[in-house]
Amino acid sequence: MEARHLRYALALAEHQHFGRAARSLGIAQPPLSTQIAALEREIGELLFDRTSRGVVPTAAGEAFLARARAALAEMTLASVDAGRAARGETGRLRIGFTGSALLDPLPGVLGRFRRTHPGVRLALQELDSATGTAALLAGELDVAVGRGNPRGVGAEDLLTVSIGTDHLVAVVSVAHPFAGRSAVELDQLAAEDLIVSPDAAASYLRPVFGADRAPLDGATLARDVHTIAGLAACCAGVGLGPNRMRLIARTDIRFCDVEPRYRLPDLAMSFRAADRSPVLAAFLSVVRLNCSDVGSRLDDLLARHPSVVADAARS
Amino acid sequence: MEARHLRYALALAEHQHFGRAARSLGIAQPPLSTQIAALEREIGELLFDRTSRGVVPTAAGEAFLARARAALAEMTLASVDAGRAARGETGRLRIGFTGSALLDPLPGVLGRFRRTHPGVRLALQELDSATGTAALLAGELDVAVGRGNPRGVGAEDLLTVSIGTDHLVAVVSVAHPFAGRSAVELDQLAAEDLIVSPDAAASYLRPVFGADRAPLDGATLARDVHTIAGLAACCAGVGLGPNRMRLIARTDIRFCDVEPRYRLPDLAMSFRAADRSPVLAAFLSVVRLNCSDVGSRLDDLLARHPSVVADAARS
DNA sequence: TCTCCGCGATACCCAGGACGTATCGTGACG
DNA sequence: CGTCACGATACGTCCTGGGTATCGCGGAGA
Repeated sequence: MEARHLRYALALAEHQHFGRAARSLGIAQPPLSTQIAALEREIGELLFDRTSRGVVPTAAGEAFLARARAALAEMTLASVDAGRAARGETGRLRIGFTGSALLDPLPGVLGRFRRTHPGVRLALQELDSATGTAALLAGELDVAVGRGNPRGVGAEDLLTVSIGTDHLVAVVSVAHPFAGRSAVELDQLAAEDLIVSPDAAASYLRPVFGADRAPLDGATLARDVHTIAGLAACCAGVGLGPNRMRLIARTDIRFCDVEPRYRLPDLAMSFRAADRSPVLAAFLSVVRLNCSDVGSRLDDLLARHPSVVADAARS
Repeated sequence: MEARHLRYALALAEHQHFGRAARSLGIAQPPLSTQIAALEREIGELLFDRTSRGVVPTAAGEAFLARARAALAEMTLASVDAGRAARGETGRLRIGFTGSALLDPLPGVLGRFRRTHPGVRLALQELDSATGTAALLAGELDVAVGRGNPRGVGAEDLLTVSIGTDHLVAVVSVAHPFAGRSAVELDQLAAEDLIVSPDAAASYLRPVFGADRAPLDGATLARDVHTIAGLAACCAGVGLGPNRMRLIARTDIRFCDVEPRYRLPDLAMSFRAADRSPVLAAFLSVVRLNCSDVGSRLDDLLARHPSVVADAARS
């Protein structure tokens, strides 16, 4: 059975007349007769009752026609869905991210992506940078947002773009002596109880205090920037984190720049270099539109998916 | 797009290899390549990523394949459903019946039909004989069970078979003087308050009392045999009805034959002579199996639907 | 009752395309 | 760097879907 048979049967049922149905199909009447006869022979049942002034579906015909309509609808949907999938409008995207990215680039990017690609299911997960990289390489994530470029075995299979720069700021309770000061000196911090993320304590904050390991080794650890801010509000110490932390709108805390200014590793978005998923491409093209400093590297990647880029830009 | 393209794409996705897929389809590899290429050209998207050691569906391909599977499933279901409909296994049957038919032939017939044809939706409706005939002619019913052959304009378009004979019996309260008697004389009844159905009072019971219209004109009317029996139990008079009324299992009533025995018009099942519905044929073939006295007329009708009869007999 | 008309079925021919065979281009792997 | 395996391309062939002409038949009207 071919789709042609379904189309012919539906046309015949609609016009109840071989001649008119054939004309509507752009063919002559005899071929339509033979095709319908062949279909009935294959099914093993008469689908139409022939009368002298036309044709009417039998009960078997009615049952067949209902399924035929559904089948043809599925076929056109197959084509439509393929196009949508190719433009990254449907599918799934699994994103792991470090908490501080939720403060700035992600709300804009994800909000825009959800609006322009409502058919894509987003699976979001807060992860520290190292876990995100591992999950990405294991194929459990499609995108990982972490601080700094991924390192370790397999990292060469990933592509990474910067989606935001930060420098170190301190957060304190309004009751703290630092509150009201626009900046504090680094050596003043060494004498305070510090609150930092495990990521920061283990890696990129190490160079800040030079040889003096005491401040970080004795620090209170909190994975999330909101927890750091909350602990600071509790007067548990001086919180240290990226300056996008300033977006936290608590009235019981104050922020101070740290002097000398210390630049943190960039917020970085990674994905598998071999990943040709159009959904990923669509997501990256939204990222490019929303983040000014991603550089031109994305353009080269997105050249592989012209329709995706055009689709994203249109929205 | 033809069904062939769907089958080819599914085979290719299954084997991830042009050569093996082609072999599984019983064709050579080059035609498969060209057909897939033609499909991709029509869709406007690449459905498969070609590598040097095989082939893997793209995101667009995955979306397409899901719909393709559904479309092919619909096509096979179209064939299956057509066969089922032709054998009367699916569809709808609207049956109007007079209440007393529910006592004897219908429970057996409908029970068997429901078991053998679970896919047929039955629409059942209690109707008096005249209304049933009218609804049948109006196309609102497929089968009407009434007492006596349909009469009136259009009745020649109907076919009718007898599905049961009855004679007149009386029903009385256990407290009534007739209770315990196996038979009562007709002229004894004339002196009693009678309870009869409107149908009976208006037509086929008229001849019973000859010129004396008083017993029927003054009778209590109740459409349903159970109501007649209930009223008799209330000592509201002597109920008259078909002897299949004896199947009513109330302990507060007794039945008596009426002497001389008066044969009532047969319980008759009617349907449109022009109705070629396989569901009707299936139903009638079950009727023939369940009712011994339908005569041979049904056989001629059912000869039009050999597969239906075979199907019903098998169960 | 006969004739005419309209509809679907059949007969026959033709052309497009689906398939087969042979061959080529190209990555992967030893 | 040679070989192998896989998909793409080229080309011939045959099947079949479609066109034209015609037939069979049932219904309507004279």
